Amino acid sequence: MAAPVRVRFAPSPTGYLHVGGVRTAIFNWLFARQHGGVFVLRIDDTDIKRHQDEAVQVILDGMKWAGLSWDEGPEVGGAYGPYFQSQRFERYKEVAKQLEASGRAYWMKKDAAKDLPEWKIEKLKKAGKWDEDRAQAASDPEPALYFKIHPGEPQEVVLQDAVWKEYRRPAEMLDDYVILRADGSPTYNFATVVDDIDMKISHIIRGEDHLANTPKQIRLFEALNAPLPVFAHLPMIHNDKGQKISKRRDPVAVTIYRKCGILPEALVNFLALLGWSPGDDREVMTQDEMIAAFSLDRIKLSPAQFTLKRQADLPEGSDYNERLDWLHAALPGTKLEWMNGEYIKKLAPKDLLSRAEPFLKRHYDLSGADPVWLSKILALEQERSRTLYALAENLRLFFEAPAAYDDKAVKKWLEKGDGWAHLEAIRELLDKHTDWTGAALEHALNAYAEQKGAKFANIAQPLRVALSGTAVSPPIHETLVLVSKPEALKRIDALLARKGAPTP
RNA sequence: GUCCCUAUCGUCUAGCCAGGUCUAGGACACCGGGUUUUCAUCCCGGCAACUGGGGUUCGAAUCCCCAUAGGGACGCCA
Repeated sequence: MAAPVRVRFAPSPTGYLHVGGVRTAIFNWLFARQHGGVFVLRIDDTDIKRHQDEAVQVILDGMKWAGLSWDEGPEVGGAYGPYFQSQRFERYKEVAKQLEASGRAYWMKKDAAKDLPEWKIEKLKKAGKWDEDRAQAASDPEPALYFKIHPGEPQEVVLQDAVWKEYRRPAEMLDDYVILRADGSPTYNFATVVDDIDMKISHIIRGEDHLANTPKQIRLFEALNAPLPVFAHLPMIHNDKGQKISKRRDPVAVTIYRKCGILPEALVNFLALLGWSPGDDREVMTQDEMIAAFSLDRIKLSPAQFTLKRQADLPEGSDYNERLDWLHAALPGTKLEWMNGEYIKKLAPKDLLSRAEPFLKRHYDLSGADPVWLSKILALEQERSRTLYALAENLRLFFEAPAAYDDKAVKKWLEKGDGWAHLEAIRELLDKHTDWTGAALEHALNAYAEQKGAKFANIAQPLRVALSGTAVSPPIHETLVLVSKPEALKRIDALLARKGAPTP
């Protein structure tokens, strides 16, 4: 019988949750759920950061928001904790000692002659990573603990990756590497392996950027007499320029997508389809459908592009708000936005209200708002909005009188033809109208149009301009009802006051 | 520089492993049309790809080789 499925997602607390990381988490989560396995969340914080608690919280919040529940990890605990690497240092030292005792690890000072090659230094400098830390480390006189990668005759490592199939690494390319620094802190490659063994991880599903390190890690599994997990390396995610998405040049923090009004289930669905497909034509899928359809051997190897409609490059050193604006501009017309719209359309009324409320609050004063009225205006925009942000924005006319009028709309619907005359007549009609319901208003306006022999558009459009300032609004009767009679009359008067005024 | 990988519409992808059913399917985007009081929804239609070159084969998107292009890795980063 096969070992129980235990998978993990091990982000480091960098201050944000990366969308690429979320996709990795999704694949692990889907795999765990499909096999009735355990999904472990582990925090890779070997590098102690300043606001660590906050940074960890960002990750937990992001995971919860995305609906990726973990079975073991921070907040929930588990039998294989602690789940913070910073709390496992003693364990790493213990394992290091074992390796030392068995002759598989040795202390050595960095050999100046074995220092980094030219091309590497140049590359680091180019990437802006040739910082003082690095220079310091290179000249560190203290010895570090090295893992002896070849116990005997050097041999190549052959691994069977669930996605990549056979992956080989020749012996001469496997060099001894540092597992413990002079100060006793573990390196990533070491801590990860120790944890994966201790936590009985059965399948390691992670980004392709870890593939080349895998052979080195495998030697460590062997040296520790641990069973080898199944490896599965996922293709990278690229931006529209074919570059690996990165914090520097792309909006990668999930909070930005959340702030833009993307629904978590839409983001998860979209991300799941980057590098994986169910093999049929399904695209908008429920989580249960994805869990049922998921399979490691349907993951492809070539990088997937996370397409946004880039208007311009992100400004150098841009802050959160600039990134938010950038994303707002880059989202329309993308598949993510479309998919989000599909999810918005499916939302039950009360869910729509709870999801949209934070956005409405950010845009308007909701203190006196009637929840029934809110639900009604939301229903009007539900199929007209592809993000919650746009939804809130599209509802502006229900909260505020037009601050300005669209010139084109005024010219087309008021100044050409009988627009002004109709609007004046309708004002009187509405003023006398007492039954302020959609059906009654529809009846009255239709009767007016018929009597004047006018097309309904010539009646509705001037009204729209008065109510919203533009030629666009939800159906006019419902809009009138929900704007309220006194407010509607006020806005009509405001527009009528501009009759004859020169338009700029 | 060294090692490894990848390559289907603008994009996400199906098809490839087990060659014929592929005049290459779906979706987004875009364009056009219909429904509609505007917008949106909905419906219909269109545009659009096997990177190039060699093989193997009766037959290649599918297998092999080369070229080209892209990517990943090669740290006391994670």
